[in-house]
Amino acid sequence: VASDHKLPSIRTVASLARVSTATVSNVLNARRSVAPELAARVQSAVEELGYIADLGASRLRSRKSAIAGALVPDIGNPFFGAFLATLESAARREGFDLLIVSSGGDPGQETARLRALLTWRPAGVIVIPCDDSFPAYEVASAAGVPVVAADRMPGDTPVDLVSVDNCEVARRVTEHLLAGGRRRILAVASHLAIANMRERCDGIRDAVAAMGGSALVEVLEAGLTFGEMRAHIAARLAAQPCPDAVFALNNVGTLAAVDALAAAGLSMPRDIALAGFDDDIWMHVVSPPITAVCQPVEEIAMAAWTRLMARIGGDESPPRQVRLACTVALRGSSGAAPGHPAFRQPADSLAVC
Amino acid sequence: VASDHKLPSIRTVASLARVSTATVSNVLNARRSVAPELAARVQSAVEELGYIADLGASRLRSRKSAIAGALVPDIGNPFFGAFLATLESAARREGFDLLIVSSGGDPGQETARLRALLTWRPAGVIVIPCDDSFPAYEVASAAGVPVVAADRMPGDTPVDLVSVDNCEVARRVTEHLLAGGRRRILAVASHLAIANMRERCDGIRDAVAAMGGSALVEVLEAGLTFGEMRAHIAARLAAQPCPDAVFALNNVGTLAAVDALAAAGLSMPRDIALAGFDDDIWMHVVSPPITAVCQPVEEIAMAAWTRLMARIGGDESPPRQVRLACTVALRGSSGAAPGHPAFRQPADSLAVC
DNA sequence: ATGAAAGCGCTAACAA
DNA sequence: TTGTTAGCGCTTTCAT
Repeated sequence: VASDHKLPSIRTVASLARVSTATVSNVLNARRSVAPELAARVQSAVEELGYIADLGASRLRSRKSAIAGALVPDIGNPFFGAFLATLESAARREGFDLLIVSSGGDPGQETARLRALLTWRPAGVIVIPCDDSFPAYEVASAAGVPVVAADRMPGDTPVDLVSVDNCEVARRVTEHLLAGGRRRILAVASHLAIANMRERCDGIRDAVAAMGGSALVEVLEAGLTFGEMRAHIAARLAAQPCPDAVFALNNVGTLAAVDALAAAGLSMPRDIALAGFDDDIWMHVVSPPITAVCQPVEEIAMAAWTRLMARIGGDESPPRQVRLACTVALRGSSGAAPGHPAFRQPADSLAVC
Repeated sequence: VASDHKLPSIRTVASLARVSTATVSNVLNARRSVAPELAARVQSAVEELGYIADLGASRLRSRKSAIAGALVPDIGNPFFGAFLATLESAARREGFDLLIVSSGGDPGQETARLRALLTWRPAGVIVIPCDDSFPAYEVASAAGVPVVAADRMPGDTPVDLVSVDNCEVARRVTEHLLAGGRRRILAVASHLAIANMRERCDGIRDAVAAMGGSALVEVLEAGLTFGEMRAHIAARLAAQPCPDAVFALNNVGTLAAVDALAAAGLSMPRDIALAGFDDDIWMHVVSPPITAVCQPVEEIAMAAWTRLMARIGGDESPPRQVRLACTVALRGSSGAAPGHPAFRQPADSLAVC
């Protein structure tokens, strides 16, 4: 854990440049004006020594942190990966580095990992909560660190939030399924403790209710991993009556559904329709291509970052909850079955919003 | 950037527990033995105040860092995402947090982002280099920070490295393609400046050479993004003579190839065979399922972490370069064309290694 | 076993 | 404009 190597400090630079440490600091941070000649001497000393400032020490003294924290359920999930990638480039543009930790979807870990984040005294944190309990919020606000939540509405916690219009978009997709003649819809959620899952289910039920009755919705809590979800879906497909449409409410569920449908020998869209959340490239290279909800993940990340920067900058206004709009890529997997009046030849990737 | 909130410091804890700051430190770090009564007082003061130690300050004084850096080309790429997820959990198990930055595949950024990492004084860094130039190595070793490279052999830099047997596995896959009667192989690389791409091409050529001549290999440098790669592949497929096998050498290329083949109206494995690097779940839910090389990404990450921990612990032995074995999931996309003597009904996901 | 005091690298206040 | 000094929160001597 120790390195005996001794890096040059600001004092090394100062003495080589024959100025005070304060002057070095002022040159490097462009804070007070410094005579060009001294500045040049400092710069060349920095080059010569390969000096790299210690931002930990800087933060300690100045009480200004150039690090932000990000807490997500799983770094390896492509949805969160895309979120983090956008967040990182946004952070870099403003001179922040990003300390990333993952909770594994476990609220206990959420607290533990947030505490670990806070030991580095980030200027703020962006959190995708595990579920409504959102224990990270208490910890961070007790520490006076600004928090912005993303993707999931954490219960009724009064926190800044950026998420999407889950209910609305799920309703639109469901209307599309109903228009194609589907009447027994299986909604595949991860866990209903996650707010966006509940909102998506609500949208499905809204569409069915608005239609006036003959359709049924069944919600399956299928778990967090691919294996769990596939097993739950497969078990349900083996039971009677078989649904005539599957709507998977997250990216893992969509993949699991495709796999389970194929394993059950059900063909889309003839035997069953499929729609899923979180568009990904593979969904339009398969045959039939998969109808999917496109969440604007880059925009979510950008909006969360912008909000966090405002809070870090001292914004004390009431928490704001933003909902961004999703689009839907209608593709072959969710078309009407042949023989249904709404049937038509599949047109690839006709985006609707 | 500033927070006016004042967190409890070790002094706050000390005075509430009526002990010295040294005792608090000793209790929290279990360093020297402390009377049980004092320890209890410290613990309850910590609880009461919600004290969270400042590891930046701790590192400053103790010169021991509990943070490690990770530098990858792209956080959003699922391959690197899986790598980082494993790395993070390995790090956490040893009490380290992970500062993650991405270079975007640009060597200039590689240097810049590594410098940013070093401002936090990590105990060590794990780097997936952009290409052979590996500028990060110079910077980090000049700073005396241990570096472990992963995934890509950076030229002849004498650095610890964990990667896979690229040449060997590419050779095996190619032999399989040749056995299926394929004779015009298109190898789709990102850039040949990346060592693992060259090694994979070498393996392909080895197999072709060993076979004795009638087969051809053509290497396409298709770029880093999905869009670029798809466009390059599509352009090549439109030209004559059309390859009868495509071997995509990374995950993005595989996706791009599937898309380009479909767009060109080529059917697998009848018109053309496809094999790709980096197995992913979608590859076996599509039809036909895609033959893929499975890199042991978790093992790569674990091995890299283990090596870094050894270096951080003071291991001064010569750099070690480890090659892990890949497996191949043989699936329908790469079977022999109907009519060829090697043709047989597709069996799904028959793993060979 | 415990406490007092020094100092890690840096910046902010104050002096010149 | 520049330098001097103090001190951020912590750990580590060194004293007791």
